Amino acid sequence: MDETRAQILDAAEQLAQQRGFNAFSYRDIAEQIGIRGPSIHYHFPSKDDLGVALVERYREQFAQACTHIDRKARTVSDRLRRFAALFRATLERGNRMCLCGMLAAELSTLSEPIQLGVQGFWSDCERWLAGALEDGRETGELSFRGDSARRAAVVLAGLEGAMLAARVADDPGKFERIARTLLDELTA
Amino acid sequence: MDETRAQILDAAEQLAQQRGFNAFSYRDIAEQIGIRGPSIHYHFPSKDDLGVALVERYREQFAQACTHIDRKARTVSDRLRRFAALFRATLERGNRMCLCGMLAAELSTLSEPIQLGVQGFWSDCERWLAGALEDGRETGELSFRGDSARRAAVVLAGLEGAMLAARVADDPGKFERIARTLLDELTA
DNA sequence: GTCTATAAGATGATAGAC
DNA sequence: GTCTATCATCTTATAGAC
Repeated sequence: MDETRAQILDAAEQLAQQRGFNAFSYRDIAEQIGIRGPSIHYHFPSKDDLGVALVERYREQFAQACTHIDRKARTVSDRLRRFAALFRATLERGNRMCLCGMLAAELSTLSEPIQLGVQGFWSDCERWLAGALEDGRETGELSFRGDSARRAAVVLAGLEGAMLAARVADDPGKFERIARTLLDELTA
Repeated sequence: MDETRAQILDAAEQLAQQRGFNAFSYRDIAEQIGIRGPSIHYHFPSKDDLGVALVERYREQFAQACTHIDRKARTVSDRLRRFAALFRATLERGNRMCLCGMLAAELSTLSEPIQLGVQGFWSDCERWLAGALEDGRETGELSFRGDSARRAAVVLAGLEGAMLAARVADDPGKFERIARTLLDELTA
């Protein structure tokens, strides 16, 4: 539909993931896509509107990616590896943080609608992970202590933390090593 | 010695942990301690100077806390639990994020001296954790796969990610459950 | 839809009085 | 050491021309 709108969201997403939502301006977005700052207000009246749309789209795209994994992956281990690969791909595309990991850090400075979206993303991920873990345990492919919801929270926190760690170390391989260790733990 | 300087650092630390380094101003600090904004420039000429001092002090205090743990804790499990408790205490003091976890998210917007300090904090923590894990494996108290440095990175990423998760869920208990699960894994 | 012009406020920072 | 006054700049946002 609206090409400019998509360009704005793409640029804003990149900036938010690399710098944080509080560390970029309408002007930064405008310069990236070759228009003038105030033109963006036509598409997103306030920065808050932009933030809400950003999180909404990110959540939808991530949910689609998870659905795609469910269709394609043959084993539970494969599902989990592909899930981790989504985060790794984000990291390798310009050293970006997970958008909702970044916004989690900035949470207290964000409007309530944005906060709710961020919470939604985290619970979406935990629900999907818990489902995969539950499946794996039922088929005997996975083995872990505690309930799957609790373990899902551990895996997600580990992946988000691993993205921070990889950025600090300036080493994408660090993410991979942490993610791999986290997942290997489940096939003991 | 300099009481005002310490007050400034205390206020700045709180603000940086709650909102992020890019989301507070000299004025915010000044209002908290009852002086005027520009007065802060006498103690910290630039915000960058403040950031460097902030990370430096945080690193030192954390290192001291780790040394204290080494003196007091009787078992390796106890050492690890107390280490995790440092993060939990931060979280429970006004829902603060680990300063260097927050700065890890904002990393690309920070000056090189600050970035180096953040990297230093993460490697300090990993080194301390790796030492504890190595000790635990030698005495047979712990059991885990892979080398201790790699496992230390997993634990630290898990704890930092757990802080983000707990803030998003608005539930400090979430940090505790994730941390506990991470550490229980080591005593299989 | 995008532009220019502009407002209103915040920000990091400096100068100079006390 | 802290103050007031002030600066240049940036930021979100609006109004109105094209």
